[in-house]
Amino acid sequence: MSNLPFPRLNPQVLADDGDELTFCSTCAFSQACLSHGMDKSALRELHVLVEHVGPYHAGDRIFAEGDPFEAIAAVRAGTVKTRMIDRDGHEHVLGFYFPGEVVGLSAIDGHRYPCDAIALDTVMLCRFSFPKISVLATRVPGIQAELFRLLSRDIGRATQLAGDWSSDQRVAAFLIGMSRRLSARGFSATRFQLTMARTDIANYLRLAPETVSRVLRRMQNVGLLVVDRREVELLDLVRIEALAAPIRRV
Amino acid sequence: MSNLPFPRLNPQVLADDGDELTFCSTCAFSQACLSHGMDKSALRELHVLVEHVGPYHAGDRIFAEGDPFEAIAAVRAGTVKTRMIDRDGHEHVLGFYFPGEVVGLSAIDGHRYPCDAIALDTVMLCRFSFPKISVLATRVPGIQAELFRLLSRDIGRATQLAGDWSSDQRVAAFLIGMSRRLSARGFSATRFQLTMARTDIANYLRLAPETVSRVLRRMQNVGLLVVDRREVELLDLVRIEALAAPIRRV
DNA sequence: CGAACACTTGACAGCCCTCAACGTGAGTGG
DNA sequence: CCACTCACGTTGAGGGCTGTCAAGTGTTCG
Repeated sequence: MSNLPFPRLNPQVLADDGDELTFCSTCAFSQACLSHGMDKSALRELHVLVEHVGPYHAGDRIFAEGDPFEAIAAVRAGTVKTRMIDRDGHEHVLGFYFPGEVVGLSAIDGHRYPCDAIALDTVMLCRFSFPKISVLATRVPGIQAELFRLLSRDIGRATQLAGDWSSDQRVAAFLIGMSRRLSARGFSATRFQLTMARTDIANYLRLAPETVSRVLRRMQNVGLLVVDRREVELLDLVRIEALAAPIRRV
Repeated sequence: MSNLPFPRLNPQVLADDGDELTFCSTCAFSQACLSHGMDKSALRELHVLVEHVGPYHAGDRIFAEGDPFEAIAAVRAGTVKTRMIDRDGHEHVLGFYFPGEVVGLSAIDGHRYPCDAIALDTVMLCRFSFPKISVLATRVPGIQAELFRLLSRDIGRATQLAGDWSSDQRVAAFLIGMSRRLSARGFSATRFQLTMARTDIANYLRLAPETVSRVLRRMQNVGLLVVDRREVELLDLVRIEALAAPIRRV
């Protein structure tokens, strides 16, 4: 069931594990709700809107390129990658999404998903019908503002990736990005698991898998980090950030 | 006056050249207004919101990186480029904006413009205060939907650029993109002016200016197009589209 | 235990960048 | 009207980075 197309999925609704007022603390919208002092009725409306779906397992397709766009989803657990397959059969990874981040926003224009979304491990989602959350956004300015912000941020991310950077810079920026996003959610900033394959990283950074291997090896040799299979420890965050700096702060 | 930072600009308000009900036909929002059967009072509100600013002249800076974000702007005439200067002094061109297109959306997240906006020729703008249009969007669903759509489209554009494509593919996709965007506004699809310098095209496509020159020359030699300085005529749209296809339709 | 897969390492080649020189058209001032 | 300047664009030669191809290693799973 869990590899049916996401929009048509007859959702496997999970037991509700958040009460109406605290809502999911990992949700991308929680900050908007709390910081804007959203009133209880608005919060309740948002809470009614959400469907908890999952679990998806590694390799499951959450939605497919070409599916009609109906919903966006906040990741509650696990990692999601979005990717396109071009007509030459090459995979282009567009992004990785960690808990608290929202996937599917690029489908608004065109009314169809422009890419596949694939679970990299066990994934739980909060699904929001886009027509419904749009209507809610007209009544709750905090929701609208958060949607605008999330969309705008994705433009910035895609733009960073588009620059012509060296392989060292790309890998460094990728590691710093993961470090910051994970630490923002309470995980360690210096030691974490790469939940994606080398090939996924390579297709995301527009490098060959061999190049990713070589760069990581080189960084380990000069003492920047230690990498063992999919486990990474960043030893010299300052120098890695310096490498990534032209990308992350252009 | 016209090279003052855009958000702080004391706008040189132009004579209003559209009546309230037809509004600017070149405006990015006109389609949203008309197709959604926006009522007259809503249209009047949008019309009151807009400030016609300009003209800016070639090289003028419309807004600067780091300026506080206050407004988005629809291009009414001319061409705008957005760009960043990295710490090594290299320019990264993020996008070109033609009449009817909206610039400034990527500044929503962060509340500051992440890039400069530069006029490439004589530019006229419709400026919309973002806080005000956000409020209006809560009352007029068509406006909200149009903003969502524009934001989402920019993600798609940035994503296309991020792929690892050959120089031929990049230049072909650039030409096809210009052709489609200009023809959608009523201009010729096969013969148009490149309003930007070779260096701008190169910095946009992440190529060296010399490479852009060589690719255009090669395309002319095989009969795909004719290029003379900044004037281009596309002779074989089908084959150019075939080159660009992996990018434009991944 | 064997097979499939992910990852690593090495050799080589190709694409594109860099550096350099030259050509050309627009604007300026005499 | 002409010479000059300068930015822009083109063309050529050479080199570096990264992709491609190939083989080898280690791990997981049936």
